[in-house]
Amino acid sequence: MGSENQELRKAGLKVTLPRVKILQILENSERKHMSADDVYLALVESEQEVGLATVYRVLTQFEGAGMVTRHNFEGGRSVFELTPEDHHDHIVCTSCGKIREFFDEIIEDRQVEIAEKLGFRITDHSMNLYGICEECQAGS
Amino acid sequence: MGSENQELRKAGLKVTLPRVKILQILENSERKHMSADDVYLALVESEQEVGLATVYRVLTQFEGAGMVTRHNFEGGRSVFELTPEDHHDHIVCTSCGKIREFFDEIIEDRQVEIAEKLGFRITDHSMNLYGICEECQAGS
DNA sequence: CTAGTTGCAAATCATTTGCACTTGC
DNA sequence: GCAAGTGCAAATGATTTGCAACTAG
Repeated sequence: MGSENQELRKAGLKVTLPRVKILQILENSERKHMSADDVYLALVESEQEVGLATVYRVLTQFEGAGMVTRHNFEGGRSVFELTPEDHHDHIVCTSCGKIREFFDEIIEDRQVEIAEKLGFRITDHSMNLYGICEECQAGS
Repeated sequence: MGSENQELRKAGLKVTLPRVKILQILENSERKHMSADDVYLALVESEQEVGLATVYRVLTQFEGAGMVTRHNFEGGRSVFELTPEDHHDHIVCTSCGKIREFFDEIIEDRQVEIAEKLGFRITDHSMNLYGICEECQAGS
């Protein structure tokens, strides 16, 4: 259970209760993609209230440390996920909000080639598909 | 010059001064991608002040009519561009903000295949690369 | 001890909305 | 003339920040 402490130290962050708690939430939640508010609510439910401002600060620090990745999907708010070993992209259901991940070697390769051709040294990319998932197509 | 009026009527929008002005800005600006604030400032410069709220309203109406496309790049604010005939994606320089467009048939095809495989009826997608452009690599 | 961290409330930023006033047709 | 459109200011929602109180090492 102290594994979080190692991770935090490795990231050069002091081990504090809010940080440990937030890391646990991210690791144990069934939802892999959470907004700052989702994390905050999960914290409240688990009896460990932490200020929303701190949630934002900590998530931003985690992002800076590379532990967490921030996504800017359509609709304003950011969602965070533990930085995955294996890179992947997302497909978001615009009806129910479900997020599915995928990885496609061909697309990844093309992205690099394209960036090179245009003279860019690529640092990051986001590729998100938006649509209606099976259940929602059937549902409504 | 009255071509804007045609476009507006075709979109079912009453021809008003603010709408015509905003459409002209979008058509004539050398920057193809503008935030609501960029449009507002251009309006101010051209002596035709229009309320910022109206700029937002009009851009949203244009988007609804399909005349304009909204992009949510990293960093909060939305940028708009006249909906292009030919679909394309974007590569953004995180240093100077320059935006380059590109289109890749292979990627487009893969996106559709992937969405199908996952059971999604795709309605939209965004694929943005972020990096440092040649000039900025040389510059700093 | 003391620099780093947190909580809370106030501040920001982008965007939206309520409402009285104006304008296109 | 009247419904649609607009301006302005106030409301909103997400995120950030100032600052005094707290805590890890």
